[in-house]
Amino acid sequence: MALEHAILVSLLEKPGSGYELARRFERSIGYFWTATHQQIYRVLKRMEGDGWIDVREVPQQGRPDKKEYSVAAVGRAALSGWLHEPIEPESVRHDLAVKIRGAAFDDPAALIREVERHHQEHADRLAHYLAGELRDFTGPDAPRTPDAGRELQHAVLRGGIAYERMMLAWLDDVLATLHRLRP
Amino acid sequence: MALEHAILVSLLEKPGSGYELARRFERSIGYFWTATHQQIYRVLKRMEGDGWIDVREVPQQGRPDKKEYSVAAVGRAALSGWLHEPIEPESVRHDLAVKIRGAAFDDPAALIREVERHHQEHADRLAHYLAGELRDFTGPDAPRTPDAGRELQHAVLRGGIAYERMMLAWLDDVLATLHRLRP
DNA sequence: TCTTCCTATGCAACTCGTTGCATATACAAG
DNA sequence: CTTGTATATGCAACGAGTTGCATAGGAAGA
Repeated sequence: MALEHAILVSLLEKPGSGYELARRFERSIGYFWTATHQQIYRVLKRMEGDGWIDVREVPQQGRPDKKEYSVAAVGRAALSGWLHEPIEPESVRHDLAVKIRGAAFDDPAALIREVERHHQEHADRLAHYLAGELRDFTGPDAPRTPDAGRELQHAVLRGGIAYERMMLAWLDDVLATLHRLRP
Repeated sequence: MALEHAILVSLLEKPGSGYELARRFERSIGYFWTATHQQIYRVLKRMEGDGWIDVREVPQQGRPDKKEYSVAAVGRAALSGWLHEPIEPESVRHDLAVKIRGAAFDDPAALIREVERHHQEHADRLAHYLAGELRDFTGPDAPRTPDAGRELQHAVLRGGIAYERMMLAWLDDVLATLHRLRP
């Protein structure tokens, strides 16, 4: 399982509270790893117990206090160990593909609206990624200093962009196929 | 959850035993939905209990008897209901992306071998998909009769092919980035 | 004959992920 | 002054997925 490792990477990039982590998982990290706040809090507890991360109570004004987590030496070592372990390429789970093959035993035309919905969702994600790329990497306000961390973040983001573009092209293909199958 | 629906689709395409389903999940269906035989047997039990599928004991020669499952009317209705429900676009989980961003806090060069391994794996999958496409859809021995089911299966397979091609291009991009970051 | 592999089915324990709910502070809008 | 929204943390129950193990018949080869 890699949630704990995703949290370690995120905390190394910038220390933060469980709440802040949950928001990062809705944004940048969520591009390739999803997690809810309940999951994050639970894992943070365990990681703290294992000495992977340190906590610091931070009083705040105008909002509740927070617990700011940062990576301890043990956690850094654990991440390093995991980074050097080989991992298997991810297993895929595409509900939509199941539906498309299932449509052969139902009304294929009824699936068109659903596929169009997914198309819209992926178009939105692509726009969001491209805006982030412009803001953080390729735009005029993006930092110009060479930085391995930023380079790697950009490479991951390019992966997200490539994925969304591929999905949009494929969904167009699926839509054309569904229209062709209409009476 | 869609495992039960994936099983229904597979059984509609062709009835079979739990063992046969497990093998299909290693092959064609596994392109977009993975499941182990333990999981499949467990779900088949529940589906049988719910009246979604029928069982037939089939004695075999030279090998143990098997239970052949086929979709019952209730199961067909359940699938139809699910097909008409909207589903959310899948949530992604890319261990490799976590590793790439984590490499900023470790040795980026150490990741090159791992990325190359993944590249090889995806190249193998692509070759496998392309061979299947040639055999079942575009080759000279493929059936020529128009069939909605086959059309949709082909569309899903084209999605797998597009995915693997996208991954290969992105992994090339990542490799170039990692080489650029070397001392 | 012994081992290994393939077919075929299944249990039990455990971990992980999801869903629903609960609590508390603070600010802004009505 | 109540309602809604955002911050901030958390529990409990359930459902899904993974891992390890167990059983059993038959075929193929050393």
